[in-house]
Amino acid sequence: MAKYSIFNNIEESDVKKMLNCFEAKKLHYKKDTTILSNIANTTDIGIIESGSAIIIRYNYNGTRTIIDKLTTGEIFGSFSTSHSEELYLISTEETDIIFFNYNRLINRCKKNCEYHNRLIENMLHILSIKMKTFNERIEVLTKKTIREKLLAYFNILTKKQISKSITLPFSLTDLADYLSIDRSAMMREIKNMKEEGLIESKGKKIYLLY
Amino acid sequence: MAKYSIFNNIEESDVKKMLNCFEAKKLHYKKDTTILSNIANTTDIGIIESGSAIIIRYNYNGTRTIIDKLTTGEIFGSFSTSHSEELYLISTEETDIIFFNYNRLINRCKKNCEYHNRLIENMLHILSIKMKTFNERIEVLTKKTIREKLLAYFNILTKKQISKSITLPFSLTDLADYLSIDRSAMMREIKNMKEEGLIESKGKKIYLLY
DNA sequence: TGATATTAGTTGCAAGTGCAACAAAAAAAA
DNA sequence: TTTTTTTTGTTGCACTTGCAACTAATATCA
Repeated sequence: MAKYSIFNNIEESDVKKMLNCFEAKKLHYKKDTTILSNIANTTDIGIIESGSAIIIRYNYNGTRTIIDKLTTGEIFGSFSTSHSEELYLISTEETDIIFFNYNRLINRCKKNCEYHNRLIENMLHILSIKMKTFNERIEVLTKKTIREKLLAYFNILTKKQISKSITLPFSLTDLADYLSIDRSAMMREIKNMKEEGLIESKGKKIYLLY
Repeated sequence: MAKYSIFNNIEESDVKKMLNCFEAKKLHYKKDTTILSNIANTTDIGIIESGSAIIIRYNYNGTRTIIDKLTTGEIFGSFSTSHSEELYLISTEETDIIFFNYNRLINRCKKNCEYHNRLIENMLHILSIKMKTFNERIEVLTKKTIREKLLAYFNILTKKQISKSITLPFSLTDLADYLSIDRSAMMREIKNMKEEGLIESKGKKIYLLY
């Protein structure tokens, strides 16, 4: 899904020229590093070249919410956040990120490189994929009960992993933060679903029986 | 916010040529008309030229959820939905919509019109604004209590309407469907907030006192 | 205009969820 | 390896929320 690169259909030699033209910087981060502490304030666009990261909000009661999980090929920028809250971008493993300037990207450089068009089209494509994942997120979050949230989320995963046997991309602790529900209540509900024969599970491995 | 048009910086005469080139159709809908019954299946891009519409999901228990509210200048398409659920687009007043073909838009027509670039840039801009509103939506939905959801939503509105006195763009019934909470529970919470002196309200008019 | 439909506002009660506080298992670090 | 940290799994209890079933107040339509 995120296999579509922003440099799709652009020659490697041109990619290097462009990175120069956009004043792109490639940076490396260790696991659990705060990459950005206020995403809304960045004027850069970032692309995860390898690794993964999460966008999180710290709630005043000490809990946190995982707003988004980004993996290889995915994009982030000021559009990844609303105006009203401070969100953090944190690596979840060893991660390489390419940053480049948003305005340069949008307003075209003076040279008006022919590959620039292609880049913008690629970005459009990546953004529309991102929109779809946002819609999936909203679909899950708008479910009212914990069980419905879990089933909706498992459903999306089965479609992506094309199997009734799925592996969560999160720890269960993180899953609760992602679904914005209490972890212990979620564990209780998973237990109920197992007892009712809806699913089988062991840690991050879930098997859907319906 | 949605004042930015997809035809920004394009001459009106060119707009007409483009609409032709994209096989664009302009359609008019009366209030409460189902414009699309499965948004995921459309290959068109739609722009609300005037009026407004909502994207909704019917839940199996007879309730419905308002997934998104679209007003003048806003865009929708297959990216407005996830793969897994059937969503409906319904006008909420007299509405004009311009539809055009997504592939034509992305892959460029053979003529390679110079205004085509401008159009794609405009679309990128509109999409990134849309992403922001999606993030706001997620911000609200990830709040755990009804009160927190209401306050987060009111907060976003005060920023948009630049005032502590806000008017909801929804009926209270629709607001509950948008926040994905029970209407009567929401009314109860609004009442509590009034009694605690947090807000004043009468119907869709809300004054924030904090 | 009066009749009809929709929205707003209220309440009791049952069910679901969050919170706190654990123990056990697994993973990571020393 | 052993030690330390993190994650998983469990439960009682209080509180929040959803549901159902109303009435009152507005809108809408004939």
